[in-house]
This record gives sequence, structure tokens and C-alpha cells, in this order.
Amino acid sequence: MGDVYSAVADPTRRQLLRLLADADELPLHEMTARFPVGRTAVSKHLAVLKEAGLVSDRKAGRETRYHLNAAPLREIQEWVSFYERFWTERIDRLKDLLEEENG
Amino acid sequence: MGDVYSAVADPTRRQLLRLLADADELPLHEMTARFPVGRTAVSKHLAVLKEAGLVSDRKAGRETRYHLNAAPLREIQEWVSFYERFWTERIDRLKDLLEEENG
DNA sequence: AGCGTAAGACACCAAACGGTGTCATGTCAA
DNA sequence: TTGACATGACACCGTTTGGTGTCTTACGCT
Repeated sequence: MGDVYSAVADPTRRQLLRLLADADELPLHEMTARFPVGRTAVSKHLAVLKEAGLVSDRKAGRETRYHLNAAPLREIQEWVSFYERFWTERIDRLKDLLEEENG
Repeated sequence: MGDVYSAVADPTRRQLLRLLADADELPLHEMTARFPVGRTAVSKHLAVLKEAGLVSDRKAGRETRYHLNAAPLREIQEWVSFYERFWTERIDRLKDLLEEENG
């Protein structure tokens, strides 16, 4: 299965996820309409997202509808949460400095 | 300035960040020693991280010491937090189903 | 002074990436 | 049934990427 980090590294792919977040289900042609690139490119991006488990697709007549599956993003959330302490620590140190100054 | 998402997309670069998280400051050669790739490659990865604002460097004698700067990761944290509702919603719906089942 | 080590700066390479255009197929609708 | 539309599947292309090796410069140590 594809890597979720690199799947999300591309801005177009992040926009696709965002579209799907608002719409539950969208066919390829409708998404293509909202991008400056061609259908083939959008289709490839969606294939990458699917490979990473971030979308699922279903055929409905002549169109293929895509659906968001956010679950794999938890890996990123957990990863980034590790580094959270590096900015909260800074805030804590800043607080200490202010307390020293004021009292 | 470089994109923080693609900076973080590479597993080697994530490992570099992790090393710096534990060490506060590390010279290039010391980091290189812990990777299967050559010095030039590691140096380039660090340049990408620096371009994204994720590390800073400082010359100390003949070595260049790198330091973690996690702040730009907040952008990713904020981005991913938007999608958080998509898995908490699922858990909520699961809870509802269980409550229905049990009475 | 002279040796060994740390790193920057290239030039170079194969593979992956993001994009295109085109052709074939299947489906909806008049 | 015929035409228009939605996709999949290719082949193709320029650029970026992740890696190498090599040369040079600059420190540090003895």
C-alpha cells in the first residue's frame, strides 16, 4: 500500500480530499471541472489517494464516484503529535520568562 | 520557502527530524553515521528540511550542527485536525449503534 | 608544517512524478 | 440505433528527486 505522507504531499491531492470532505461522494468529471488540470491527471491523483487508502471508489452507471476515507490520516496525526511538545515547551518557557519579569 | 508537506513526505527526512528531537544539536557526520546512505544525500535532505524551516544550522569549528525547529509542523497539525471529525464521527455512530443494541 | 577529517559544491544518473494526448469501451438518452 | 459523455488504459514527455562520486576548502591535532 502507498505511503500516506507522500499521498498528502501534493497540493492538488489535498484539495481533492477537501472536496470529498464536503460532498460525501463525487464523480471524476465533477472534480475535474474544479481543477486547472486535465481529467487524466485528476484520475491519477485519485489513484494515488486510493492506493494510500484515503479514498474508495464505486461505479455508478457510466461514472466512478469517489468517497473520502480519512482513517489513514491518523498515522500523520499521531506522528505530528509527537512534535507538539516542541512548541508547547516554547510557550511554557515564555510563560516562565513573563512570570519572572512581572513578579 | 519550501513546502513542509513534501519536506516531511520522505521517510529519511522524518528520521532525521526524530534524531534531532532527541539530541537538540547534531553535526552532519554524526547523523550520516546512522543512515545507510552517503553524506551528500543526508546533506541534501537537511537542506530540504532547512528550506522548509524545520531545521536550523550553525557552524561549530569544522562541523555544521543542525537543530530541530518543529514550528512549521503546526501547519500540518492544523490541516489534519480538520479531518479528525471524520473518524470521531464514525466512533460516535458506532457508539449509537451499540446503545441501540444494548437497549 | 602536515595529515586527517567535515563539509560545501559540482556534475552526473536512473527512476519517479505530474502532466499531456489519444484510443477503446461502456452507458445514458433521444 | 446513434450520438454524446465518462472512464480506463496507454504511450509519451519534461522536470524533480534521491542517490552517487569527486574535487576543493577549511579546521584541528600532533
